[in-house]
Amino acid sequence: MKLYNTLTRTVQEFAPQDGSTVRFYSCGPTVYDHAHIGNLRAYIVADTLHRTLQAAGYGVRRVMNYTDIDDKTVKRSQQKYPNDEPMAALKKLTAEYIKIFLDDMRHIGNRVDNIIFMAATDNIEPMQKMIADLHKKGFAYLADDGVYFSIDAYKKSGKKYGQLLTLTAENTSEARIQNDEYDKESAHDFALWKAQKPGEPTWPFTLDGRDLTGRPGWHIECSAMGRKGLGQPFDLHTGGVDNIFPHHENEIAQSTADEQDPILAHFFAHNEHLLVDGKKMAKSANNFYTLADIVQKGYDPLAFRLLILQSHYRSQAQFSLANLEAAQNRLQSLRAMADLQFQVKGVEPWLNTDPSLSSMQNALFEDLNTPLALGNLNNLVTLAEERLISTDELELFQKMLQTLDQLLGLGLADRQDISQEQKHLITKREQTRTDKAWGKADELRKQLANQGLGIRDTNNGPIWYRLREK
RNA sequence: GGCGCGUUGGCCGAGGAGUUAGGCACAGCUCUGCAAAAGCUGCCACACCGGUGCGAAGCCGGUACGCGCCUCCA
Repeated sequence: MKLYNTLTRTVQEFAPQDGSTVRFYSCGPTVYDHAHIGNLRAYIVADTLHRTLQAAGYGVRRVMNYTDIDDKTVKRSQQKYPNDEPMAALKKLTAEYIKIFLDDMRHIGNRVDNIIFMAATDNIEPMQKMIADLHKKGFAYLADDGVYFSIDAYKKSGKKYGQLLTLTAENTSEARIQNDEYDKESAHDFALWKAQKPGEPTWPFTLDGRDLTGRPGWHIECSAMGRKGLGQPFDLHTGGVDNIFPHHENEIAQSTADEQDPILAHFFAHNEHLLVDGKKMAKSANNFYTLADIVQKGYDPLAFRLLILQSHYRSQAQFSLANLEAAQNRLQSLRAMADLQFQVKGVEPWLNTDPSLSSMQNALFEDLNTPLALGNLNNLVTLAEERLISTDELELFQKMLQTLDQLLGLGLADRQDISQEQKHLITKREQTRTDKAWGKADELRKQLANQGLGIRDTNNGPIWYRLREK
């Protein structure tokens, strides 16, 4: 398949190094609060990429991290559980939000059973080992408040700092960056390890005979977990565009300082932001929605998934309730198609000649073109609604729904049939129509509507569909 | 200030030198006792100014506006 690579700024043919299994690291959540739906976009993109790689015939080994120790988790745990020991408070807080995160993931159709989750706090030791190694080789130095990575030393070793973006004198000018609060040698050096501060959870750490009890810096977490979970270099690293700098750039530097080839991952893929009123959704800007917010407004989490899939992952996407409404309506129509599996009424088979599925796959293989894939899917929807499904092709249809779900995760294969009672009402209505007892027929239609079912009368008999709740 | 991306119809959103994207909304029509979230039809757009092409919305250059990164951030 083809995929845009931030390292080369071009769309390239992607294949795993060993030809069979993709080693894939996708940046995960900082578990200090509910994720907002902008965050969720990144996870939907990673999940869809995972599905597409599988459809391309590859095995996928994907690691996702939980950042469960950093400034925000520490701060929030202190606020929320002031009477607990710092470590206990941290664990309590992060366990809570990991659970919420996993629930969100499932609700928006992301698979979690195929991800290897790694928590930073479970991997302190490999981080410390990396830091010690970097220090030993002269890429890290000790300061009063912790251990820092020396970008200068990295550059002097002949490696490039700035693989993912163009760094110039102007945008790296030290005058532009206020770092008075840190004891580092150079403005762009970053913390590998932060020495203990009062009230913070800590892990013992000794380096060069000095007691450095404290906690890891953010960037080293991903470097250590990627190396441990996947080996290095691995195939693919993903995240939001805001991770390009400094996070991923710093990961590359740390992870490759003592390597022959400065390659952390062969591909970096980054998704663009979800915008609200034309601006990036962000906690700090207070312009965000959570999944709970939109569910509370009556929208289906899978409508949100569809909204995300309707735009290309490298384009900024516009979020609004009006757009979510449109996605919800489109989802209803896809579901109406899926529900045809319970209403075998077609006369002429047509499904085996429909090219929608393969054109969809091809769209996904072209740099994950989900909007085009959905466009191609529409052909299938129109044909199905028009010609219905016949007995001979029911099995094929169901198999196709499963394939669709494997690709897009919209839950079209998991639909439930209506009850026997409801089927009976529909049959009864047909009888009254035959008898031309229109008043009674309309009454039955109303009764079905109260149960959430609409009926359209076709030449092949009545077709039910689920009405939108609300 | 530097680096990068974008500007497509009422809204969302692909494509990308000559041929319908698709969806949502809206309007008309069709089958129909009624109805339909069913079908058909209409709405046929690509910021602006130059340039290169037989031909440009698509390529090149510039202008305007917008967004992002340079600080934690998906």
